[in-house]
Amino acid sequence: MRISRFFMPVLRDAPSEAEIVSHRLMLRAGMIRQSSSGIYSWLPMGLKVLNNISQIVREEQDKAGAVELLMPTIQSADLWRESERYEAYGAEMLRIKDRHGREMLYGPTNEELITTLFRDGAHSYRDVPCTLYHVQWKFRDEIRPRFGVMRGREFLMKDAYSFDLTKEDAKKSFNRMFVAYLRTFERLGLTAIPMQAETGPIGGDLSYEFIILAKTGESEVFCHKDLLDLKAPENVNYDSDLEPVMAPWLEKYAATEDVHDADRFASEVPRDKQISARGIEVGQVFLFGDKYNEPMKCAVQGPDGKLTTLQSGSYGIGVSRLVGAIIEASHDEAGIIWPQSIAPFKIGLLNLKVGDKDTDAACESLYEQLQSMGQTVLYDDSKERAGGKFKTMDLIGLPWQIIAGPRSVKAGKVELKNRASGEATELGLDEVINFFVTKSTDSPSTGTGRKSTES
RNA sequence: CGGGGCGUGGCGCAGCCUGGUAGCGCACCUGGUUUGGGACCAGGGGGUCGGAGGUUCGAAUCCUCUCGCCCCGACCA
Repeated sequence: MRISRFFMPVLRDAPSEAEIVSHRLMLRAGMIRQSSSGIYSWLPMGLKVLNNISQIVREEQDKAGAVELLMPTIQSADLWRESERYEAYGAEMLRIKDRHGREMLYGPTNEELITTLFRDGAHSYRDVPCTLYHVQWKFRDEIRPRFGVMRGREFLMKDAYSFDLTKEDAKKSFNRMFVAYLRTFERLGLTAIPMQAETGPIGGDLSYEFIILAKTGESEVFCHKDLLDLKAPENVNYDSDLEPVMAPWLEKYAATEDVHDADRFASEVPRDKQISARGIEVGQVFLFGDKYNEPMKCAVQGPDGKLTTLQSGSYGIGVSRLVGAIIEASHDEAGIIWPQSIAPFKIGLLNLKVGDKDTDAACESLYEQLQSMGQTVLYDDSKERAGGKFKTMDLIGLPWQIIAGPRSVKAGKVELKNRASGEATELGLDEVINFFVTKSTDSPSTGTGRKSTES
């Protein structure tokens, strides 16, 4: 993409409405614009990140055996009366009427809908286990939206729902999602720790929140330091027993403030390993049994011919919130530092002197070649001065910068800079191409180890 | 909803107290000089001062009502 044809309104000063760093940076980098309180337009730069995150989430859901569908944003009030949540949900639910005066609502979640769909579509024990998910916009009319996209009213969320015949099987489905989450967050470049959490109004017996640590986190969390160093499992066989895979995370103390047990924390975790910090919740897994299946009569016929109410769980990932959360966890004074896996573009190509024949030619050639190799490149072909281009590129945080000015190009070289480490080297034009040939396009690493991948 | 604050060009702000017909920085356009970490000079475009009503010869400024937004709290992915 050429900057001259892109839409990326960057701001030198952050609008006064923004308080926390991720919100300020998203506004400044031209990723979002507020439409009204807690509701945002996603500009091209922001949308690319949002889509990249969704893509990784989908891939890991699919690997874990979940099946994607898409449910509507607008739901009927009657559906919610059936589960008796219409009155219970309160003012957070945005209620609307259609032209016939029928009561509708903008879905804050989808348990009712999915339960109806599955109930009507599944009749035999042979239809389970089944885990369905979708990635869809939701609306919760928060009393006070804040922190930009981290606590908006309208938000994009992946939610999955599992259906099983027995509690034991439901636990297995739960485990699959748990492991899929470990992998998903790792691929997003995050250290997310599963922590015991309150089951809340959705109810149920087993619940973990996946938390990333950040000063701007909304809640107080407590955990064992070693949990920060665990690596997500690779090549998972989702048909196997996953309890051993999960064990490293479950055997060490980790809890949110709601369920925190100070005595246990003190006795189970050595003093120098005790972490108490602020955390941002980026995902949650729940096992709630027959809470919705019972009232909504979601049951199948078992092998014994008897009608059996199904056992369920639900599993959410806050996709739009993750954009803000990742920035909170990955930025510096100059701007955003995108993990490679979700960067809107992998490479920023800076032409320091547009109009200089040699520099233009070198940039055009690099741009064409890199793109034909499948690399995503944002080519700054604008007439802006060098200093401004550097500042903008650092702000938007693309993992790699290729800097081409008349001086270096005359010597047949350009500069390759790593945004995360700041490390920069002069390379020949073909050397730069080679570097990206050997580099996987969707590596989840933040890419500081350039030397090792270079050879 | 309780408490606090703010709405003036795209962004950041001044002007308001003490009414006199709107200003600064950045961004934008034109020309010139510059050109590797947010240059300089000159010229220019853009604002019904959130909205409605009122007071007044005259309102960004005073009064009333209203809408929006932000921060703290209760609530939440």
